[in-house]
Amino acid sequence: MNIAQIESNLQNLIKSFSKETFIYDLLLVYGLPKASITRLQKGNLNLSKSEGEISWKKKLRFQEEYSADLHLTISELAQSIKHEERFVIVTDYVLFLAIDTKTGEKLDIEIQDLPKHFDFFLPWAGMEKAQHRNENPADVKAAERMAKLFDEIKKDNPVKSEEDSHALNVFLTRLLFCFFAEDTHIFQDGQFTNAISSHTAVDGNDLRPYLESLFEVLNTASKDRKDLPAYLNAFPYVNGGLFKDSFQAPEFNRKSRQLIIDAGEMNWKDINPDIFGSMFQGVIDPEKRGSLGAHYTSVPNIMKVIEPLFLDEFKDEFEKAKHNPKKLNELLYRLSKIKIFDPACGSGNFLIIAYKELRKLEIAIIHHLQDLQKAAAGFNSKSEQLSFIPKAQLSLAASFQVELFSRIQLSQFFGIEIDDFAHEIAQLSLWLAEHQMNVEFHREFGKTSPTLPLKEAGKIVCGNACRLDWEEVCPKKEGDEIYILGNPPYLGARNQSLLQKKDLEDVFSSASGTNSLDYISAWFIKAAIYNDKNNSHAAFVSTNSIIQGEQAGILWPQILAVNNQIFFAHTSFLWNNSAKNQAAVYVVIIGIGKASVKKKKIFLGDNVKMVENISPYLTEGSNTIVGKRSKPRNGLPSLVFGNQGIDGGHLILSNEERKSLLNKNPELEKFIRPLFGAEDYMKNENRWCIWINERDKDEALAFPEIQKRVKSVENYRKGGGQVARSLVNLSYRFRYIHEAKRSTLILPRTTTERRDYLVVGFLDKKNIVTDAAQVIYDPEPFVFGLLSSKIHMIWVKATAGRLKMDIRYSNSICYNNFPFPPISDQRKQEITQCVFRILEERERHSEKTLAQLYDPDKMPEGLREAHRQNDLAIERCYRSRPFESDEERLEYLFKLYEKMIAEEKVKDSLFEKEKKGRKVKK
DNA sequence: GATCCGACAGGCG
DNA sequence: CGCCTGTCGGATC
Repeated sequence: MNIAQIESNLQNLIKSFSKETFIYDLLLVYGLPKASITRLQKGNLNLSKSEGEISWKKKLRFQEEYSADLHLTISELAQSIKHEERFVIVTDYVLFLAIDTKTGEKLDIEIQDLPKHFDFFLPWAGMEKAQHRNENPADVKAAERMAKLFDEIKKDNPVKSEEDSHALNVFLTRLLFCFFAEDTHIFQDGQFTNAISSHTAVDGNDLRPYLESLFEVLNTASKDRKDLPAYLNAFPYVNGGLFKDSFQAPEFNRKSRQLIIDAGEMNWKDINPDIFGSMFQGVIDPEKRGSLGAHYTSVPNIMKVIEPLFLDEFKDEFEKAKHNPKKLNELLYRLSKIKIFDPACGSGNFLIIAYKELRKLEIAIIHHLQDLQKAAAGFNSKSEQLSFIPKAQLSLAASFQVELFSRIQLSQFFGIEIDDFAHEIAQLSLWLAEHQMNVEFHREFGKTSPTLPLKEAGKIVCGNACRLDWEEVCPKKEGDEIYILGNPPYLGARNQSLLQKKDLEDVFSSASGTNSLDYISAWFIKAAIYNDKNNSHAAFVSTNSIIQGEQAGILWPQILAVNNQIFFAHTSFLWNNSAKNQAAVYVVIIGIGKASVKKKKIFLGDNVKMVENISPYLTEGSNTIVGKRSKPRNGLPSLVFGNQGIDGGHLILSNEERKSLLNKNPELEKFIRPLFGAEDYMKNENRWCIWINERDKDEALAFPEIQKRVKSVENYRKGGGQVARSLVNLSYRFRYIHEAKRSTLILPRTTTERRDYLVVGFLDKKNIVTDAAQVIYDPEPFVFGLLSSKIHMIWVKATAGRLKMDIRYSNSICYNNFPFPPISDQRKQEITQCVFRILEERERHSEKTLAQLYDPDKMPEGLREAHRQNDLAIERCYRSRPFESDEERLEYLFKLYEKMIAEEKVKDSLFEKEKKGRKVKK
């Protein structure tokens, strides 16, 4: 059910309704389940006992009212809500009153006007109002209308080549412009749609040539027009390149012609150029249609980029210059020298918002200058407010002539976009935004530059941002102030296409490790290099993967190496826009620019922290990054990966499966082992796996049950990726087959960061651990104490990669790099005692799962105390004076880490020298 | 809808 | 051969 459908269904309902079924039909319009509505109608679901009243839990409270005042009735009903009814409705089928109990909004209309207010009840259809406040229903409706039109046009005009597709994109863009123009006084009201409906045949046959000649007219200055019929000549000259090249318009039929007229009759004035482009983009690309606009950036998020990048600074300057007309004029000049560049501009949201914000600021400045002048002339009513300004400045103000035009040109806006249609739309949206701002300027000052003919456009290039030379797209000229921004595509290393891999290779000139980077890294590097050359600044929205785990260590040294610093950052927050299937991803916003001594800003939710330096982990502190390391330090035992199955689940048994297998063949006991992933361990769940050693292979395969399962694994692997296929002949076993000799230490790999401690434990040697956990085989007990210490958790939280926001424990980053000094046997003994105590405390609550025991809100005091003792023992290994805070612990760890790295470097270079020396002697 | 953990692919070291 | 990550995926309160 989409919005356009709801609206038209509602129109149908209102055209002819019966009082008996009206309310049920209304619910149906919003797509509520038919079965439930039938039950409601029969009375089964109706919670109300009173006659004529309906109450449906969480949905609706309804009453017909013919005698009393409807307003009185509805406010009584709304005040006595019992079943969380979302909407209260009272009607006499002439008047129609409704209250949204969640938002408090009210509707007070005549019932036939209901279709105009269809959006009031959208929460029934799962669309909250807060959502479509960002996402204007008019945009959604327009997008859905255009989708219909597009589908219909494509039926008659198959797209065979890129040229075809481009021509169609251009055509749609022009169409959009005309719709918009006729509703916003660029054309006469309804001029475009009326012309089509009165001058073309109903069957759509002559619409193509008609539109072609119309577009030509729009591209012809009036002096060059000859012998045109009046209705064509009435169209103004548009120019600006929008109608410049002639492309063939598509063919139409009766239906598609009608769809154009329908779309034209919508009110396009309410369309939001900020985001409607993203919606159309989704419409045009059928693959994206399911997730309409899922990846577009919401306006609040765009502001999070724009404000710290440049807008806040400009606003500050304005504030500071308020008494100084000379400085204000300089600021206006500065606005004319600013360049905004979005190297992944999509349909242009960032550019448009930036453009509008700058225009708004300019209006405010001009306004203020005017006020100053009026005050100087002594006839301004606001002069009292301006009385603090020295006379000399006022008379200076009087001497400046504030010219009433905008200094900000679309040609200051640059973009790169790989998608042809999006790039056309970006171009168009900028014009529309310009027109909107011109209207606003006119409202403020009674004067503005005319929108038509369109002047220079934004410089939007269609191409691959990784391959293009950014300095060619957005060249820096003397005095330019350049800001790069945007929300480039994120794509994990495993999901990139070959071409995208090549893009990264090209950008990083095959520096090591770049194959593990997210696609967005290319934008960061290119921006950093551009910044270094042009003294510009850049800020992007990005997946948080690039500031965590291994990627942090690969990417950031290269950015720092070209003299860039992070000058502001928003730490991870959940990606949020109102699209239906929005991406579940945590994002950060990072601003980089040439190194400076200015204070940097870290935004944590609504709080801002001013700091000296922002680390690549987006924390306050030095730029030290913990890279990967293949061996643990200081003689700690190796921590390894658990056993990956790649078995499609066929080697894994539930309790029941195991039982039934053993009932048939008790001999199979020897091939069945308990299996632990993180969840099994944390939540005390039992799973089992079929575990066959190579030497027992034939014996095991003699059992048909086993054979069947192995066959299933084989089939599964045949259909899998490279690794899976390489294991087809080993289908009786897991990818890895590690076992302990005596005991296993298990450490869940993916785990919530809410807990104060990592939960580790010992397992008997017969147990098998999956790759959902990490393992140390046959460890000394003190390692348990180390891993489950608070200080280790602090280190892990700082350095680990993440799954969304949850910790992803890694051995090469978290474990092998953990700074822990060599310790004496006596210390080991102490720690071991603490470990036993922790285990005892767990044992006391054996009825509870570990997940329950380690819930930070419910952790039993005994267990907590045991951990506290363990923490003390561990921390004594570092120094005798106790740590005072977690910040101190982390700082200490990083210092120690830096020291260790430095020492290793010295050792390495000595080793190298020695090697060389020996060679020379030879 | 918040919370928390799973499994596989695959390139790199 | 081991390992890290995912504009991830999904189950469960």
